[in-house]
Parts: sequence; structure tokens; C-alpha cells
Amino acid sequence: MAPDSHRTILHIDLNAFFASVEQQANPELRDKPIAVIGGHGRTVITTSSYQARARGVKTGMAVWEAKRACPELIVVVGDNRKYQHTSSRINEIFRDYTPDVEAFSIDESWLDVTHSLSIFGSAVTIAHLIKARILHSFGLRCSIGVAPNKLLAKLGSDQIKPDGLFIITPEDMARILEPMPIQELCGVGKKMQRALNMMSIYTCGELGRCEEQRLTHKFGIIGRRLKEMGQGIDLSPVVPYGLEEDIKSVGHSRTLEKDISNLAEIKCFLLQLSEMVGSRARRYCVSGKTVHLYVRYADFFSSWGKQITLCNHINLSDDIYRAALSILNTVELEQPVRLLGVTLSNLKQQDEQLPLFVEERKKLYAIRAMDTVNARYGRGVVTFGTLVPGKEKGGSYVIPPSWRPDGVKNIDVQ
DNA sequence: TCTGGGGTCCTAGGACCC
DNA sequence: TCTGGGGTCCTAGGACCC
Repeated sequence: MAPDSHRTILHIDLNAFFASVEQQANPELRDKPIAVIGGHGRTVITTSSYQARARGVKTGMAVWEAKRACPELIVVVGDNRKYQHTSSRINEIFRDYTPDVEAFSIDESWLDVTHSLSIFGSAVTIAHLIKARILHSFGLRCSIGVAPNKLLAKLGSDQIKPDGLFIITPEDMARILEPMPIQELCGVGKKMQRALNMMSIYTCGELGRCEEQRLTHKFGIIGRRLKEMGQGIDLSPVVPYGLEEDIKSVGHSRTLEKDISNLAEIKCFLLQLSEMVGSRARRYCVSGKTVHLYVRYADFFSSWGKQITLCNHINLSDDIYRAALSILNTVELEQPVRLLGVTLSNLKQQDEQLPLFVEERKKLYAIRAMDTVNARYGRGVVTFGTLVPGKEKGGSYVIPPSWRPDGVKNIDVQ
């Protein structure tokens, strides 16, 4: 890995992405306070326009809460396929400037432009070209950070929003970091901030000067990394498409429209979640040995999770369902259930070997046919008899963190 | 009038084997 | 008969990111 001073990294953050896409798609929404929400009954604000943010609307708020803060708020149910499509096309623009593009999420990417500087002149030129093209083609604005590594590039793109450009050179790195609050660092959350503040560490300058031993004593192996972050050191490479590490788990959870205590209904949702997990695992060509069940109760605060590790790897929906059910059967539910989650982990790439027995083979062929039909006509067109029609609401195409603008991980878009 | 959903990584303790 | 240590796997829970 080249030393930091030899790399030039861009971090590009599409401002208020989902809300901005909606405002572009519908001119009536432009310059107005709008919020994008999920399609389910108990949803929260996913993203809001800057006009809404100025009125106190924040991501994660309940809809009623946001409307209390901003009565004129226009609420739009999100269309994730639209956002994924837009993001894919924007990432194509990025790749006109370097092949080394890493999508951090649907609206954030890193670009290593080290080897493109001789072609385009400078990182600032590239940043301006990208901004102009995204605005021209999509009407969207973005904030860009330019720095010697990913950590500082992301820090930079957060400094000026919307439509910002912030440059951190190796020379002025120390000056910028000295007064920078530690919570600006990607990786320092609320708890970590509080713990560091308790140690009288408030700024990156103070964090970088702190003795490593003090940090490792308090935070374990993260301690060393924290000191480096305070010093602005980050040697992690930009990992382009196709070279990412294999995914480690596949899961779905769902807050139910109403709290339920009826066991038959709970099992029905469990089967539905198992089918969602199974079909995605099969699309990824992975199978897993460990099934995890998560339950949140009606009071919101109490919850539990239990896992079971099997003798063999599975990815058929009813195998996942049976494992999840075996966990549920060991528990006496204390309250009505608010949320159910099923996750498959301990993954490996799937064998292509066909089962030995005819019945098993027939089952596999049936599952594959079902996956094919669902892939063509939309999830849930063909499903298990116990999944009552109408239970599965449309419009919820998930965007997992492993989402990529192209390639096998670009899932749930048919 | 309530508070989403998708992940990753780390830690700690227990079981088990050599 | 008692004692110790290292390694691996599993489970549960928490912090963090978008």
C-alpha cells in the first residue's frame, strides 16, 4: 500500500438523495419540505429535503412527529428501485474517471483517482466535472471530499452540505484535525464519544496525541485504530466492484403492522421472512449453517435474539423456517410481538451438487422454478400456500448495505 | 401518536478437545 | 488423582455504519 501522501481519494455523498430524486421526478415537490418514508404502517422518515430539515425534520423520526415539527411536510412513499437505478447510473459516471470506485452505500462512494490525475489535471478538476455531470444529467447535488485517504475524504465531504467541495491536503491535515470534534470521525458513535469525553478527549488533535496504551486499555484493539484516526491515518484501500469480501450474513426483519400474540400469525410471518432470506441466499449462491431469530416485544424496549447452528449448510426457505421455528418453540413469549427477524449466517458458497434422492431433487427443481418466476414477475408472485395473499405488501425493495450499483449483489430489483 | 431495516465487527464466557 | 494451557466453535449482546 502506498503511503497516504501518495494517494488522492474522493468521497462523494449525494445530498438528501432519496428526497432529491423525488423532487426531480415531480417538479411540484421542488423547493418544498418533503420526506421519504417506507411503505409499511409503522414507518419512519428515511430522508428529508433540506427545506424539511430546516424545519426540524430528522431521519428516524416517526411520521407524526415530523408533521408536528413541520405541518406542511409532504410525505412520499419511497421507491427503492428508482433510487438504485439512479445510483447505478451515477456510479457509471464515476468510472469515467477511475476504475477504482467503491460504493459505501447507495448514496456514498469513494474514488481513488491517484492514477487519473495526469489525465484530468487535478482532483479538484475531477470533482468539478463530476458535480457538473450529476447536476446536468440528474438535477442532483453532491458534496465531495478530497483527501489522501478514505477516512479524511469522508470527513471532508461531511463538512460542507449541500453541494460542498472540501479539500484536505497532507500539508494542512494536522491544522484541520486539531480542533475537529471526534464525533466527526466515521466510526466514533455516541457511546464512543461519551467514553472519550470522559477521558477529556474532545478533538481529533487530542485523540491523536493520546497515549496508545490508554486507548487500548479502555477500548481493546480498537484503541490503536482510534489513535490513528485522530492523526488522520487510514491505509485502507478503495475496493472496487467485484473485489469486495464475501457477504457474511443475509437477514430480514419486519415490524408488524400491529403487535400480534397469535402463534399461528407469528409463524406465518416467520415463514414469510424465511422465504425472503432463502430466496436472497439462493440468488447469492450461498448457504448458511447458523439461523438467528430476533423478537422485539410490544413495549419496544424488550427483545431477545437466539441462534442455532446446524450440522449442515442450508438455503431452502422451509429449512430456514424449521430452524427459526425450533428456536421459537424453546421460548415462552412474554408479550405481543412487535418485530420479527430471521438471519442466516456462517455462510459458504453453495455446492452445485444435486441431491441424491429423487424427492429431494424434485423439491430443489420446484424451488428454482419459483425463484425464476419471482425474479421475472416480482417477489411473492409464487410462494408457499401458508403465506396468505395480501399479507405481503408491495413496494418494499430492500437496499442492503452490500448493495452495489452492478454485479451479483445488486439484488431485489426485478 | 409513538419510535425501520440492512449489515459488520468486537467482546466475553462456556463447552470441548488435545 | 489433580492441575494447566492453547485452540476452536458456539452463543449472546453491544456499538457502529448507511
